[in-house]
Amino acid sequence: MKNLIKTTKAISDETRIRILKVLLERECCVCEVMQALDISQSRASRNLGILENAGLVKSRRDGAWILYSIDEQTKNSCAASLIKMLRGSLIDEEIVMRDRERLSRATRVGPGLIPK
Amino acid sequence: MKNLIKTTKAISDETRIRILKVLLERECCVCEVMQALDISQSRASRNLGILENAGLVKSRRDGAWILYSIDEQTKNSCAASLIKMLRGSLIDEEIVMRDRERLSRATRVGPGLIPK
DNA sequence: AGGTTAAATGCATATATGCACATATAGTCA
DNA sequence: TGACTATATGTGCATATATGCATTTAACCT
Repeated sequence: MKNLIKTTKAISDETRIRILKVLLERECCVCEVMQALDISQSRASRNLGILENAGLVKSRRDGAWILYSIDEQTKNSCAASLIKMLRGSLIDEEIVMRDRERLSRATRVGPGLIPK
Repeated sequence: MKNLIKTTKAISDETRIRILKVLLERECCVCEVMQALDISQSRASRNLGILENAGLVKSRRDGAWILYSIDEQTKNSCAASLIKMLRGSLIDEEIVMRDRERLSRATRVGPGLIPK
């Protein structure tokens, strides 16, 4: 029960859905997520943490960066089901398209050095 | 997007999950739901409303009562998917079992006349 | 080892959510 | 039609959530 609540709660937020849609495109570091969604560093980090805690997302270190990605092998069956659902959804949603566009131009530099 | 958020938000609450599990047993009026979960009338009504608004549940009138049930034909594909997921879940969860037990003893009388 | 930097987190604030209590509504049935 | 009653809803309150700002943490890399 708790797990189900945690997972559905994690996904019932626009910022986090946008993050998931971005991660469905490709693995990202925090600073790429902030660029893609055009949000603050703490907001990106915190929401990634919530998604990870819910078993929707996993992370690994790569040099100076921590890369987040959809957890395809999650033990959380609810999470797996929701990810599957998200895969085909919101393709032509305005905001999601813009995020995808910005993601394509995002570079892997830290929060202090994001180019305009 | 809004729809997805509304639906997942609706399900990410213990009271509402318990209600859905009860409705998966059988169609119920509000007063049966309150008896099954042992909660107040306004709490039962409001949460049923949220579930209905999210497309997870539908209602019909039967005499003095309004009967709520799982909306099996919902247009909301997210809702359908979540219902399907719930069907096999939480079977042996303590609180869910107690709700089911109380449901079996619930009678269709109004809030003012619930027997002890 | 120490400076540098990506990511995490403490704190304060604004908003949203869930609930109980009381009351309103609306539909039934005599 | 009118009294009755099942359900819905307004209000207030306590708690939870999301965010920005500032700072801390932790790990890389020279």
